[in-house]
Amino acid sequence: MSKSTVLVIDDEAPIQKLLQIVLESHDFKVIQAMNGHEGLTLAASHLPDVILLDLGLPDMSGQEVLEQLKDWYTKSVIMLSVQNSESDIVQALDKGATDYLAKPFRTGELIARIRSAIRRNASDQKAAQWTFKNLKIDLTARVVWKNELILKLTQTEFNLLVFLAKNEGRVLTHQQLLKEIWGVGSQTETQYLRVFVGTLRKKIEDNPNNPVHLITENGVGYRFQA
Amino acid sequence: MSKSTVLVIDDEAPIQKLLQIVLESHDFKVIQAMNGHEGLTLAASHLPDVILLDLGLPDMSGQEVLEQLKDWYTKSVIMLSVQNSESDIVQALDKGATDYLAKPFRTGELIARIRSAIRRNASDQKAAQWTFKNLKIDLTARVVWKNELILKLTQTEFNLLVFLAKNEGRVLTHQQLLKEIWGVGSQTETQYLRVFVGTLRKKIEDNPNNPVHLITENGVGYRFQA
DNA sequence: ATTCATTTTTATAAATTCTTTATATCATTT
DNA sequence: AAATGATATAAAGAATTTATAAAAATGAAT
Repeated sequence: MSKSTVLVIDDEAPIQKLLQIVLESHDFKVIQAMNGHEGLTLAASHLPDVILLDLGLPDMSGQEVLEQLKDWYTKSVIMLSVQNSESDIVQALDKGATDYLAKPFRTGELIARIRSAIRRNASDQKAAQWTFKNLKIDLTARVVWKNELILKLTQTEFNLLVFLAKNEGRVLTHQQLLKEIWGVGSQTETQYLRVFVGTLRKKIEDNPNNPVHLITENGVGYRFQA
Repeated sequence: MSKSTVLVIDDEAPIQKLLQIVLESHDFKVIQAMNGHEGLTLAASHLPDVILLDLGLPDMSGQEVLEQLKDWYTKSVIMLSVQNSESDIVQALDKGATDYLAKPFRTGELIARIRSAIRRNASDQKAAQWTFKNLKIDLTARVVWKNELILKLTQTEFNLLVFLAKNEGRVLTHQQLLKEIWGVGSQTETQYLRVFVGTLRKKIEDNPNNPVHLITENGVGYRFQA
């Protein structure tokens, strides 16, 4: 078995050094990011098995990083924080974090929790790819295939398609979609949706004028159909 | 969605009481065991969604219980312990525990970790749907099927059908229907009803001229029949 | 700074749904 | 069976919603 990869997103150099030593001594491959943006980039390019994410980062909060990750990153995220506030913990776990550990942590416990997180990845790995007729969506690779041909989708298009496909067969209201893809501040911008549903249809449908996957539910929202 | 079940295996009565109150107030169903053997028996008979397992039990250690569980129990086990010893944590996690929480714990954090654990359990959400002969109404998906075929209903048609189906077998007066679907301001617009009952019949009935589901109650209103 | 890809706005055409009107049909009572 | 009131159906018009194209703004990469 090859080494598992751990991405550490933390701006404190001493912590980074400590984690590097500890993790490498337990036979993990370590990648390091000093801020949120770098972390997101490295997560996408290296697809680590686990991400250790500090709550307090210089450019954006750990909670924001977590939010952006959860759309496509299907593996485990363990939050780290000097703060041990209950609301932070609850928020992080509800956003989909795998675990939450307060600093200073005991390295043995951290290693055990990382191992546990990785074990859990393995069990639901097959859910990372969906096939609907002539469409195939690979969540981790962030790639969509149509008839063995790779589709070029923008970030927003991909996020929208994934959220719809995740809820296959169910009508999602404009509000739900807008909240999920553009955030709570844009829940009235229905026109965004129309534009992006339009571009998506052009790419995934055989006949965009007569869609079979991306169905309009007039007055309510949209539905993805296999 | 039905309640999630939590099995608490702990020999301390005050803890049991506290957990029962907290969990039930968060809409969980609680089962209690005071020792390891009882816990294993109840786990097998009730198949709870989450097990809260104390490390120190009178008849056998929590680690032993965990070992016996992991052979067949596929859902989440969260360890609880007054001991916060690193070796215990490492051992429990390596044996397959989902999480480990030291006593005294904060109830909000516990609830969040339970929710997280349940989310991780295989997605077992089944939709709220009604079946009437060849008609199937899925409320959460907002979709209506007739003989394995999805019906295209407008918002008003869907609302009307759901309200009628919800009161299956009962006569609803024109007033009741108008008030529910069009609001209090339109309680005299009986013609709306006639038009929409007509379009609904065309879609859901095999023979719209001889309806079997949407029955007219002359002079009173309409009734939905399975 | 410039370019390029993407997202957000704006404008307008097209489609759908709702309301209204008109007329036909049915059920009930006499 | 005729008369009356209630119900059904069709279709036109009004209002709303959706689709599409294209321009403007944004932001990342060179």
